[in-house]
Amino acid sequence: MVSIMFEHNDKTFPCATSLTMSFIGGKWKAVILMYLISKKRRYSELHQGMKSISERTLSLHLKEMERDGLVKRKVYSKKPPLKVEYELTEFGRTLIPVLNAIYDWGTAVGEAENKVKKVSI
Amino acid sequence: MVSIMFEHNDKTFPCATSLTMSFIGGKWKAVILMYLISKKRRYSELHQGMKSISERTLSLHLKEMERDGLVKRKVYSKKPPLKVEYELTEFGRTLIPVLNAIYDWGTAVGEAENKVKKVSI
DNA sequence: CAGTATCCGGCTTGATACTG
DNA sequence: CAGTATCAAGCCGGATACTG
Repeated sequence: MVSIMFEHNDKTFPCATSLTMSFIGGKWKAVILMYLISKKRRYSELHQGMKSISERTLSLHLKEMERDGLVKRKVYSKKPPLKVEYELTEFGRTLIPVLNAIYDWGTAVGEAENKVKKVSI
Repeated sequence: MVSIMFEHNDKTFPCATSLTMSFIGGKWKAVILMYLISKKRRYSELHQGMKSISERTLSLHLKEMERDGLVKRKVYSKKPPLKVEYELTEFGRTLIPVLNAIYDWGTAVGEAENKVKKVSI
C-alpha cells in the first residue's frame, strides 16, 4: 500500500489539509494574511490592527510567512526611522479564496449564534 | 471607536477569521473533519486513517468538536466491545466549503512545488 | 472497541526592555 | 519605526499503560 505524504520545511504532513494548515494555521497567521489582502501594510499598522498580538509573535509570523513565500517585505529607508511594508506575494494571493471562506464562515457563525459582542475602545 | 469582538468558549476573538480558526485550527481538527465529510466513521477508523495521531489527541479533539456542535457521537452498543460512530452535524456541514478550500489549496501546492513524496507503508 | 490516566517535553505565545 | 533579546508561562500533543 502506498500513502502520499507532503513535505514542507523539513516536516512531514499526512494529507493536503494538514499541509495547508502548516501555512495558515496557528492563532495569528490567517489573521495577518487577511489584513494584507486589501493592501500592503506597515509593521505598525498590523500591530495596531490586531491589538492583542505581541510584537514578538507578529515578527516571528511575518518572518515565517516570508520564508514560506506568502509575504514580501519591502524596506523604503536606510536609516531610522525605518519604513517597511508587507504585502502578499503572487503565491500568497492564491490563498485568498481559502482566507475568504474562513472569514465568511466566522462572520456567519457570529451573526447566527449571537456570539458577536461589541466593545468600545 | 467601536470594535467588534467574538466570543466562544469563554475566549475572545478579535475577528471572524480567528473565530473560525478556533473551530478548525490546530494540528488535527481540520483533518478529522475532512474524514467525516464523506461518511460517518468509527473511532478506530479515524485512528487508523491518521496513523500519526495519538489516541489521547484524537479523543480530546473529538470531544471538543462535539462540545462545539460540529460532530455528533453515536453509541450503538451498551457493553464492550463498544461501537461508536462519529458524524458531522448539520452545523458541522456548513464548514464543508471551508474544508474543501483548504484541501484543494494543499493539493495544488503539493503538485506545483514538488512537495509530494510517496511513502510505501 | 473505545476510550481514559498519567506523565512529560516542546512548541507557541506573551511581557517587557532594549537597539539600529 | 521596526524590530530583536530575554525570560517566563501555558497549552498542545505524544507515549504508554490501563479500564468499562
